Amino acid sequence: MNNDYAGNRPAASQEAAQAVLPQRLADSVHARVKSDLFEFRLMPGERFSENDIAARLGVSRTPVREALHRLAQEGYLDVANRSGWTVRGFDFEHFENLYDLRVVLETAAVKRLCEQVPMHALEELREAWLVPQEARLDDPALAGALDERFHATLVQASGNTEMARVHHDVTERIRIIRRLDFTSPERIHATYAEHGQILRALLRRKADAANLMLRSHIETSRAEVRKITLHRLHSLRLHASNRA
Amino acid sequence: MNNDYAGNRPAASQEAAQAVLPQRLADSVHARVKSDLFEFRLMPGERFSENDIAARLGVSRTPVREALHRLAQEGYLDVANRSGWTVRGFDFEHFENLYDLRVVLETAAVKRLCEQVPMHALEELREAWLVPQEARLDDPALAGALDERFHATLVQASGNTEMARVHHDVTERIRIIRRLDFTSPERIHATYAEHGQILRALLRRKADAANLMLRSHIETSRAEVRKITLHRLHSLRLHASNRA
DNA sequence: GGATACAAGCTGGCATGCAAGATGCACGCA
DNA sequence: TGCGTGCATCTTGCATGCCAGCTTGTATCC
Repeated sequence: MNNDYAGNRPAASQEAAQAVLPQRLADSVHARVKSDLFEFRLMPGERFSENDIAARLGVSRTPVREALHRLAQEGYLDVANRSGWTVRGFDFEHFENLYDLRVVLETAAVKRLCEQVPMHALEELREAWLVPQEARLDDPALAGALDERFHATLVQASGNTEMARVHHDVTERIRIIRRLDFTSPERIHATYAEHGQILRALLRRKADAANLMLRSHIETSRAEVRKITLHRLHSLRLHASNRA
Repeated sequence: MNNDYAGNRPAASQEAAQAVLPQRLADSVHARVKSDLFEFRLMPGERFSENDIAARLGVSRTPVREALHRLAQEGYLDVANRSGWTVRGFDFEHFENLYDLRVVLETAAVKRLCEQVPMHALEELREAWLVPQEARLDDPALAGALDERFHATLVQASGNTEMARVHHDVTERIRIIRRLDFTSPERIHATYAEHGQILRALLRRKADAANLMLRSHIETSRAEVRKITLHRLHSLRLHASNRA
């Protein structure tokens, strides 16, 4: 069996993007299956076997097994003893909890950030978010990525690498549903406005004010996501049925 | 090759304790190697190969590989492409960050807990910690486990399962160093006193007061651990050299 | 004596073979 | 028709064989 990476389709997930030539097949499989999950080519509740994936990707079961076990540990899949793999279903309470965790992590980060003497890495945010109307991104995918970057930078700048790591994991976990929040232009517009406000408060070291807005900002996202999810998810499922 | 689980040594790690008859060899290997790490039979910086572990545990490389990769993902090991595995060294800043993350998670949990109408699961804590002097545990291992349970219960009671999961991971990660804090009777005594104070404030819904004490309590632990670590670690290393 | 080139032995990544157990379907019986 | 049972098939877990590449020890050369 040959592993034709030349014919690898353009990676959809942001993480997979840099894996142009992955050293390990398992990593490549991990990225591709994850992308399948995110693009609803593998749908919640769907069952499949290691051989399915191995045959489809043209590799043996070994790297597939490693990738699937990793995805299971990350919360995307379930494995039943000798009866195949299952795509874990959406649990909206689960996502709500993750959004709440985001609030906790990010507000804590802001608090620390405002106590630091030099506030690192905020210049980058200022350049991205405090820009005139015409310089703003309008592509949903790009805006979504920039939004992720805004929040991740807040936590990273606070200096606690463990908090940043956990925040990264949370971001990764909710991306599948979060991006649905970035399809309408007015939501992107609102994001620019809210990020701008938060950033201005931050630059003036008004931690409490920044956190009030940050909390409200994230909770708006959470509510928005919950509102559009069921409807949007359904249409996405219909759309994604052109799976090989 | 036979897998002689009958001759399994008594599991040291708390997690391994319930794995009396693990269905999966990989789980068993995971638990045993983790216990080796915690007991310093595998020491920071030490290098080893999959064959070493496989031969020592009497299994093939396959479950060993799975277990090691999991331990690597959990942050205990590093793998170099074709040159073996390495026990990740102690990074005290890393542990400090984890303690800070604990503060963030637990104080957030207390805040929520105090806003809840019925405060779940505090009865259990009251029974364990608000007890007369003579009913207190004095065995370091038991006291350590009870301490872990106190803090975990706080977060679980707040109702956010994701926060509880992250907190559990953090607890797991710092246990190797945290338990060094529970060897002296006065530290156990102090823990009882501080937990009692926190709990009493909690039962009166004084979130700010409880959090002030909780923060100080955790930060004391962190400082204490840092103080005794280098010395204690050294003696433990010497002690643990009776490895097979 | 020191540096370098080389070769042999390990090491992890992957493919594959095998076995035990779960699933599901067909068939037989009530 | 409904239900239980047995067998064929499929599934994962584990063992093993092979391979490319890294490490290391050694011999050779300057």
